Amino acid sequence: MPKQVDHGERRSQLAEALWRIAERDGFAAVTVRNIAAEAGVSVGRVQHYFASKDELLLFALQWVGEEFGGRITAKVSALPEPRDPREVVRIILTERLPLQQRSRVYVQALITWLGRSAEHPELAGYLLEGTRRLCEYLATQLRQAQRDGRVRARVDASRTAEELLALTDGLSSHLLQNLYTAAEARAVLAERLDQLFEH
Amino acid sequence: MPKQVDHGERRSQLAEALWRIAERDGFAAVTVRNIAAEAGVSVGRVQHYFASKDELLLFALQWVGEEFGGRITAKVSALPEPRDPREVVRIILTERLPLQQRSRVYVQALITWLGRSAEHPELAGYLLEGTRRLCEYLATQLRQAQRDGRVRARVDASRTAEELLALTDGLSSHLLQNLYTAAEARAVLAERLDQLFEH
DNA sequence: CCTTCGTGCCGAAACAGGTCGATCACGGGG
DNA sequence: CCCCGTGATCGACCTGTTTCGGCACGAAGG
Repeated sequence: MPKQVDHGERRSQLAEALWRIAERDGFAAVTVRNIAAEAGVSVGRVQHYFASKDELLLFALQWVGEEFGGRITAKVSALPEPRDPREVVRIILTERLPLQQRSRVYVQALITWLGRSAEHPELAGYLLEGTRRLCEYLATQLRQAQRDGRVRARVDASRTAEELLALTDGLSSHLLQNLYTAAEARAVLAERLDQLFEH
Repeated sequence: MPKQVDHGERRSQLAEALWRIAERDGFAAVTVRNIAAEAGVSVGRVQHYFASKDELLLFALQWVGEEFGGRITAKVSALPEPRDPREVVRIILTERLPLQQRSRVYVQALITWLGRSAEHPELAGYLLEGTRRLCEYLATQLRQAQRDGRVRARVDASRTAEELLALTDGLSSHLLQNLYTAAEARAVLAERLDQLFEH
């Protein structure tokens, strides 16, 4: 057997380099050559592990996506039992907003990707999957709240879950545009949740 | 005086060519070369009228943006007096959704631009301006509805306007991802408006 | 008529980024 | 000792954008 290396490890190193560049120098500086330089390896090596730049981008996206996803589940798990559905929903939605530099860059990358994914629909599947799952989870939380009498029974939980998710995604893009501040975004979200959980 | 041509006309021709390509061949095919070929002119001519590709892109965006904006005001104006605020809001929000091929391409371009505009903040100003104005207009409609007793008085009109706008933008991005169909998007919006205008 | 000059326009070449192919190094089996 | 597959590198190539020098043309001025 010839020399073997940990492919996952190597790929992660490149993803890290990518995010360092994106955060420090902006997205325009994210080129294969720069990534290779930042990671201290040759361009050829990058291609050895990722057939194309898109593949690297997608991997990097999933890679930090898991980090952010993990943070959400951690915060939710940290809630005292029995968990307040409203608090669960609030945490999930708030955590998705780009309120710090790091998540700003991440969301910006997501949006850039989204712009391109319309043309390679097969590559967008990963995002779709995650959003759908989250949507269902939110819906179950809302139904729980309805059973508890915290949310009106005639509200359609599935539709409202979709609505809340769309709302946060819209808020995210508005935040990226600096249309308003983090505090205002939180306030908008709070206003909506107040109205939903008014009972 | 040497030969004079209508700059606006020439620029519009290039913008039209750009959208034809985007709609027919996808966004990846939108290159300066292709635009020049589609318009039947030389690459040099394109550069004569637009210093850079970004400038052309921004112009094309504003150009169709006005078209869409015009359609909205036309539809709103066509409403019988006195205009029902709920109907006004519904039209504005629905019209912003990418429900046909043409608006899909437009919204996709907007999103792509948004991804890049974070790095040239000065260029994003155009979008910002429009969103802010729309937001204020929605807020006045909501306040009108509140005076009419159609919307609860304790609802914060400004925040809700921001919320509705964010909601449609989120729905737009979800529609681009084919997360759900046009009918579902309409239903989500309807559900939200039902809740808002429940009185 | 002819010069002048500014506008509109062009094409070659420079430059940058992504991708491909040939190639080398190396280490474990036959 | 040779073979072969994996890891890795480099240079070339292609496509796309931008820069630059210059040409054409037509109106003003002599």
